[in-house]
Amino acid sequence: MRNATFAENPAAPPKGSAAVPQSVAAAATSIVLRPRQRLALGGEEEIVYVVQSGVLLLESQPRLAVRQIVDLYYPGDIVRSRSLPPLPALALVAGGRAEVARLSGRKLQAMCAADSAVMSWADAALAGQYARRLLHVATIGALTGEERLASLLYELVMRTGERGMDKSWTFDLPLSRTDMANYLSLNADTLSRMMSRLKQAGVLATTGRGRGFTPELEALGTMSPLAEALRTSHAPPAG
Amino acid sequence: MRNATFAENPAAPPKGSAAVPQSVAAAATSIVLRPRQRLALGGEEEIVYVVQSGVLLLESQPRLAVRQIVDLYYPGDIVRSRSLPPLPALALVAGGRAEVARLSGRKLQAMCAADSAVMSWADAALAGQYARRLLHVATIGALTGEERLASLLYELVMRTGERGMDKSWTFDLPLSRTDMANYLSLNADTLSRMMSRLKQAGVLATTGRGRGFTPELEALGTMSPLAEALRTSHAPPAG
DNA sequence: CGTTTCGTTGATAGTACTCAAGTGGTGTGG
DNA sequence: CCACACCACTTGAGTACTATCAACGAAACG
Repeated sequence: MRNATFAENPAAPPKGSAAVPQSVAAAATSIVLRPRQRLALGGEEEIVYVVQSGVLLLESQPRLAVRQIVDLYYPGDIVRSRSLPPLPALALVAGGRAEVARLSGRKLQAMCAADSAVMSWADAALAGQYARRLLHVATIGALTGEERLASLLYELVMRTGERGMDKSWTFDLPLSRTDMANYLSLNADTLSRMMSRLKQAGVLATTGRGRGFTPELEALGTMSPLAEALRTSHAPPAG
Repeated sequence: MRNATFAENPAAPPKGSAAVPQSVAAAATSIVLRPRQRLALGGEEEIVYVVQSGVLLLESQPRLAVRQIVDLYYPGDIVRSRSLPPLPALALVAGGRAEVARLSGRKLQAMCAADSAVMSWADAALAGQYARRLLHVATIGALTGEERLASLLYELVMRTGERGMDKSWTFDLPLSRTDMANYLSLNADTLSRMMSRLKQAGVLATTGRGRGFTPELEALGTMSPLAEALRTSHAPPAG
C-alpha cells in the first residue's frame, strides 16, 4: 500500500542533523511504526518524539477535502507537542515504516539542564528545523509548481540519495503522490502530470516501490531556485 | 511613506508572548529602527534580536521580481541568525517604526545556562514561533485568497486590536499592501481587490494611516478556517 | 485471482496573475 | 499656498496556470 523502502537501513547514521545523544535514546521509549500509523499528540503533559528512522508527516485538514502537510520530520528531528499549533485535525503520521523515540517534555528539559551536550544538540536540531520551515514557506509561497516539485526531489536526494558511478543518484520517495502534493500545496493530479513531464524530459525516473533516479542531479538543481539553500539545510553538518 | 502607528505605544506589554526577562534586556543593545530599515544577519558569530516594539519582516527573493515574506516577528519574539536558512537575498526589515534588543548568541546561551527562567522564556518564545510558522504554512498552503486575507486580519486584531464599545475592533495594519500580499503569497493587485470586496461587504474599513476597523470580529473569524488556531497562538498566555 | 488503492491522463472550469491605466494622498519646492 | 512629482493603492481586461471531475490503467493485498 505504501512505500516502505526508506527505513530499510535503520542502522545508517541520520543525515542532515547531528546524531541523537546516547543518553536521550536510553531515556526514551522506542516505538516502531507501520506506514500510516498515527502518534498521539495532545494530552496534559508535553510529549516529545525523536525520529530515529523513516519519515514522519505532520498533517492538518483546515477544511474538509483539503489536507495540508505542514511539516516533514527526518531522522534526528525532534517533534514537541508544545510547538504545534491547534490546527484542525492535526495528526502526526508515519510516512512509511519508521522508528521513533518517545519521552516526556519534562524529562527532556531535565536532561537539557543537566547535560550541556544534550542542550546544544536539541538547540541545534530545533534551529535547523525552524530554518527548514522557513524554506518550506518560501517554496510553497514563491515558486511555481514545477519548481516546488524539483525542490522536494532535490531535498529527498540530499536526505536519502546514493550516488551512482557517474553523476546519477538513486533516492527514496517515502511519500505517496498525494502526500507529496499536499506537502507542496498542489493538486495530486497536477503533481502526477508534472512528474510525467520530468520523466519525459529525462530528468527523473522511478524504479518502482517508491524509489527515484536522476541521471544528473544538477538538472534538478537548476530547476529549483532554492537548491543551494536546500543543499545547506539538508546535507550532513560535515558537508 | 510607510505606516508607522504600530509602535506608538512602546510601553505597552507585548501580547501573545511572555514579557522579556529584565536580565536579557539589560545585557542587550537597544536599537531603534525606522520603517524599512534593515538589520544585519550574517557574520561569523550568531546574532540574536529580541523584538521590543513594532513588527519585523523576514523577506527573501527566490527569483527576481518574486519576493516572499517568510516570517513575521512581533514584540517578545526572538530572531536567531542560526535558525535562518541561506535563502537568496534574505533580509530582516522593520515593518514600521520598531525597537529591538541585540545580543550575541553566545551571550544568550550563557544566560540560558545560568538562569533557568531565561531558558524557559526563550524556549517558550521559540516554541510559539515554531507553531506560528506551521500555521503560516497551513494558511498559504491550504486556504483560498480570501481566507488567507481574513486570517491575517484576524491575526493583526489579536496582536494589536483594541475593542470598541460594541463588538467592533480597531487595529493596526503595520504592513503595506505589498507586504501583506508577499506574506500571504498573493499578488498585490489581487490583495487590493480582495480588501475592496471586504470593505464593500461591510466586514472591514480602513481609517487612514494604516489602521483598520471591523464592526464585528466574528465576521472575520468565520471567514478563516484557522481563526480558532490564530486566537490561541496570538493571544496573550493568560487568555 | 478478485478487490482495493494508488497513479495516470484527458477535457473543462475557475482562480489568481499580468499588464496597463487611473486615482488619491503626501512631501517638496516654487 | 499651490503645482508638481512620487509612491502606494485601486481597478479593468485578457491570459496562464492549476484545480476539478471523470475514466482508465497499474500495482499491492488478501
